[in-house]
Amino acid sequence: MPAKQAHFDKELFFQALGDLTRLRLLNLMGDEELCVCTLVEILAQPQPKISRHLAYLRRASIVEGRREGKWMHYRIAPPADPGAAKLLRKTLKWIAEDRLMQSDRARLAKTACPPESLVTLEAAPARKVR
Amino acid sequence: MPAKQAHFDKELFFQALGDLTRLRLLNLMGDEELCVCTLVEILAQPQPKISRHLAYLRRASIVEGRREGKWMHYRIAPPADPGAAKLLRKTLKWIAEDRLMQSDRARLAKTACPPESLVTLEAAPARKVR
DNA sequence: CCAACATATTCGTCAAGGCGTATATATAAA
DNA sequence: TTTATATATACGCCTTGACGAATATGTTGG
Repeated sequence: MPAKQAHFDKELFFQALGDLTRLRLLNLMGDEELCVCTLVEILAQPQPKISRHLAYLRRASIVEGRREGKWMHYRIAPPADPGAAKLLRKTLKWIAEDRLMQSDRARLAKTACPPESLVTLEAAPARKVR
Repeated sequence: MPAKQAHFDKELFFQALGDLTRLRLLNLMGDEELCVCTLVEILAQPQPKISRHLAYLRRASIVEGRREGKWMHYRIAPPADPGAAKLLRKTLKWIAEDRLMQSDRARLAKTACPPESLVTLEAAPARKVR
């Protein structure tokens, strides 16, 4: 029989989703890797607060970070457990219907990426085009 | 335009799922309405603890109770929000893969329902046959 | 090395919530 | 009405976690 697979902590998983700020962060990171400074700007919340929630999501293995110079980029990390991965995808689709989530995304689309990417290229962290 | 639909509290929803005891209760109630005394017996945990978790799930509108004489029967209440209802179904399917959840179900199948339903009919609350 | 910037962590405070224990409430039976 | 049974709630204790504020860490450029 296959090796006993590592137990996936479902409590931790759902607890991680049980906070509005974290849901907003996940919603923003749904499509693309994002820099902390971008998340701080879009959500208009104190940087330590954002970093703390990102740390929480990291502990729950829902996001992963990547350092690029001074900047940290975070992206969603599909859980090893297939059921959890599927549920996370469904969750992201679900919350994307929310008014607040949509306005967050709209603000993200307007900020930094399309128009000013050239202007602020040396000063701001790059964002991949979709 | 349609009336602004009542805001579904996603934080509360996920927080309700962020506890192992509550997940076990939902797993057991997945198919059938169950009596509190059955849940207490299957999970082998103090009755006040079970009642408190059921109250939490009730506050989160995930279960609903029905009194029948001395006994309270609880069942899963599909959330009004369609996305939440779908996600809850997926969650139940997911957790059903878990070892612990399966053994809970196995114990439920062996207890009360099939063999002793006649013997304990006057003393124990009835359970619908699937 | 030092200054500036981006991010992470720590600290103190507070509220939410989990637990065991005890008790209250509700219903039925005697 | 008293008693027993089923369930719910209250209480005290403790842990987790959310927050703002301050500070620490890491990286780059001068």
